[in-house]
Amino acid sequence: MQTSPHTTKERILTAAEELFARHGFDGASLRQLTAAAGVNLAAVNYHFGSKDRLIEEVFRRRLDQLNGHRMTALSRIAGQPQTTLEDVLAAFIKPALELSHEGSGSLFMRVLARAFAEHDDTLRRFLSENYGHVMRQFTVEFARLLPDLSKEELYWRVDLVTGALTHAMSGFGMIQRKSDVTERMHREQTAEHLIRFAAAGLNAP
Amino acid sequence: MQTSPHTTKERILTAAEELFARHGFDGASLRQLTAAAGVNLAAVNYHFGSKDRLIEEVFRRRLDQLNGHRMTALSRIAGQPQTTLEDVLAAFIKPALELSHEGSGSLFMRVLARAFAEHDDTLRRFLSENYGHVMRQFTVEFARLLPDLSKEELYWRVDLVTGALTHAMSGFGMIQRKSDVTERMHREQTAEHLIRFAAAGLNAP
DNA sequence: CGTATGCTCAAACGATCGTTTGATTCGTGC
DNA sequence: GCACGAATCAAACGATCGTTTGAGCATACG
Repeated sequence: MQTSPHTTKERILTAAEELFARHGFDGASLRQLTAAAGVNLAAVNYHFGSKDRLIEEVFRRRLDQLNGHRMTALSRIAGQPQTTLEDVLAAFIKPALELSHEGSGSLFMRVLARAFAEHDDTLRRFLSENYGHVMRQFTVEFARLLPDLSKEELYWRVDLVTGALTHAMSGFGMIQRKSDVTERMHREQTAEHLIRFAAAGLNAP
Repeated sequence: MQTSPHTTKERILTAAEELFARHGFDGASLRQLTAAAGVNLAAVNYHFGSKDRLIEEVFRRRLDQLNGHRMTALSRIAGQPQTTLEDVLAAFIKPALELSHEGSGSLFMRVLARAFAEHDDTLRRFLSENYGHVMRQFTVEFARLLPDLSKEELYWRVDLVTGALTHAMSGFGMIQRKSDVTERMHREQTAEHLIRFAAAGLNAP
């Protein structure tokens, strides 16, 4: 089995990511999906076993990438005395922005927002089991930098930040690049907006 | 046609609200729905015409209520010199919290979050056409109270606030009442948390 | 009493879904 | 050159979906 970007498996994953983002997990049928990928209908069940396992693979591919970058960024600043709240927020937000501007991954944040909206227990357990430690690590660091917040209030505010970012990055927000700024600049500006808002909210009296 | 709370039509609407929140619009079938409501399968198409029109009615019933309360609260404070940012946020948030604690309406915010996540154009156009003026009125008032923000930044931050609230109120958040506080108190505390966070975010430097 | 009207019901319709099957093609190592 | 496993293919399977049908029931009105 090859892992070149043009194997049947990879082409299915790429087409799935787009169609799941656009029409939802139920809304996108395997017939649309395989047609868009230019492969046979039976290829999904042959390579992934079932549609549900395909959905899991779509998540795994991007979340490994996203959370790897997040953990790398966090480990560089965690526990250090000069680290600011904005630094931690940057470690959380910037990898997501980079992913969402990275060509083929640009629709994944929408898929993620959809997964949050669906209260499907299987999917939520999968997310929690595989990537729960990332949120936990970030929460530890937030707690260190916000010592005046009770545990309850901290969870509250981290959750509100997560909601704001998910909502914004899933494509509702103003993340529309104007033609006179480069993509890199736009990404920087977007990150600054998000970080400033989130830091102020976390620091609320 | 009666409008008593036990007519076939009302029982369908109530069951639909719950099942749409729990399993999504596609995930909840008319067969589950009519079985839960204790009515015949054909009753949905007889009373509403189609499943899509039923979905619209589920939205209309609650959104008329929600946005009516929001506009009433806003009209009492709009344009007045002593009005604070927290007042406007309260006018936006509290009606939603009251609705989500109001027995049969408690699942509607989840339905709304789901609708946001699905990028279905028909549904979004319906929401925008029927209730867009509410968000516009609130934005005008926010602009008055935040004169230093550019139009772009204002839209940005209002969108982030909306995302945080939708996320929180759709049931992910910490909105879990402890047994030693009354529901009224809990609602007040929740509102205070949300308003404090949102006000700080909007006022960010 | 008879008959319209509003509503409910079981049953069926065609379409589409995820999945499986069995034959066929392709590439590789003996 | 041959055989064997991996991969692809068209076709079909059973299940479930939203919707429609036409008969049956109730209530109100002449």
